[in-house]
Amino acid sequence: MVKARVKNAPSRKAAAAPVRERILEVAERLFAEHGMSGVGLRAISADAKVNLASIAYHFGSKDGLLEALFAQRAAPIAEERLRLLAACYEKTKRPKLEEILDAFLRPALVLGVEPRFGGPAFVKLRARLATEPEALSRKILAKAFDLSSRKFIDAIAAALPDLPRAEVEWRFHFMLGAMFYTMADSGRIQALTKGRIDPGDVRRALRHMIPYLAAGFRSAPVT
Amino acid sequence: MVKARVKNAPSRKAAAAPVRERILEVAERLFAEHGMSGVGLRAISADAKVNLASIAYHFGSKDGLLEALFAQRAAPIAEERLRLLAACYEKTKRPKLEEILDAFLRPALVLGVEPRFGGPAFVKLRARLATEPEALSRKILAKAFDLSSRKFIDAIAAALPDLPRAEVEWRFHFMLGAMFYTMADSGRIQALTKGRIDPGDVRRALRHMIPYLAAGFRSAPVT
DNA sequence: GTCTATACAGTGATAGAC
DNA sequence: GTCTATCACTGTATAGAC
Repeated sequence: MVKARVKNAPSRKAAAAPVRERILEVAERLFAEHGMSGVGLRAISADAKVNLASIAYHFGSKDGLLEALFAQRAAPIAEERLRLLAACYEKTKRPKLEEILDAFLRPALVLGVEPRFGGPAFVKLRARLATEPEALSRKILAKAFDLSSRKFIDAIAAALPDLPRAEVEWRFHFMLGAMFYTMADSGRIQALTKGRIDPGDVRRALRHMIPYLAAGFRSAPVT
Repeated sequence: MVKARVKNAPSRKAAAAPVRERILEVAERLFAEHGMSGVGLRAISADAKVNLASIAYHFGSKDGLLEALFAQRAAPIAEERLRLLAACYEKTKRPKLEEILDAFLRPALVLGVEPRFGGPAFVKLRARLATEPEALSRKILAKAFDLSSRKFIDAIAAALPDLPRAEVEWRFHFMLGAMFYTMADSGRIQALTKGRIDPGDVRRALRHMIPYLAAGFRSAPVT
């Protein structure tokens, strides 16, 4: 109450990274660690060494912060998917189902954990959002991934010309489930196997996942 | 401020259902509709027409309320699973893989939506919890389902004697993903197919799911 | 034991001074 | 752009009525 004229100590700019970037960085880490509603804006502002109100200033709201986080991370993943899919078609006119599945899953699982794609924090965060019922989550995900998902459904259908479209779609849905549950790393299968199976090992998970899914996709359609 | 001596109107007991039951009922519905942190205790107390503090009195905390909700609903599902599994082995010594998968999935999906098992609200709530990182959620789920899940892994392994144990476990994990994602009814595949595919139609989902999963389980193990 | 009223520390959000 | 101060609201705790 008395210091009045002192304000903040540093005469030059204190931190190298801009405020906005620092907030995004900290928020991504804390959200993934403790969940969207397990961490408060005050914790973020303290950790990022910014004022509480500056979060609202830069992102409008807590939801807005989440949205901005996603907008930044999701697009490169969707683009990488399409890039890999295009690469499949460059090699051969009718790529194998396994190659298509790999192009879809690898950016989400394996590349997802690389720092430039957001790291493990973002992978988990995305999985969490995928099962959330909030309209906001759905809109964010739809905006980021609808286009690429549609292209992959088409590609899978083209690779399996005898499978009815509806069956392709059902199986794509089941694949999303396996992918998100692996990304969520819920700890369930670790508990059931004394830690022998670890979905957090994304490369191994992908290696087991693709043949399993491919066999499912190739099975006879339900009559 | 003036009515003082009037209090609540009814001379007899106003509601037939006890307070505890009414809280559980309302909480289950609201939690599933808006998520654990999308609904406040005041909304629950108002909807259930009970005093705010009576929730804490009966359940200790909001988390305690969730735990009580689960304790009530999860046990019958796990029991039904084991009952159906036992029925498989009564018919024949080596039941088909499809029958085992049906015994595991049907109580969660199809029976789950019946009122006596909690209805669609609980199905969604359970799926939400399955991808939550909170230690509490994990403990609750583990307590309710670990035993039955282990028995099913054993049963599947017995039905596929040539498949390495680790491979069975990976595939069980992927199955859980498909199951939970169907239960969560995230709206993703509806958006991608203009509503043609609807995971909320649990009977149809199960019909498509079992042959797909069975084919995956039967495919050659990853070397 | 069961229920109520009320208070409290924490949340996300915001208005307005600098 | 950044800050302080404050708002309405959250889950929780408790003192006491019946």
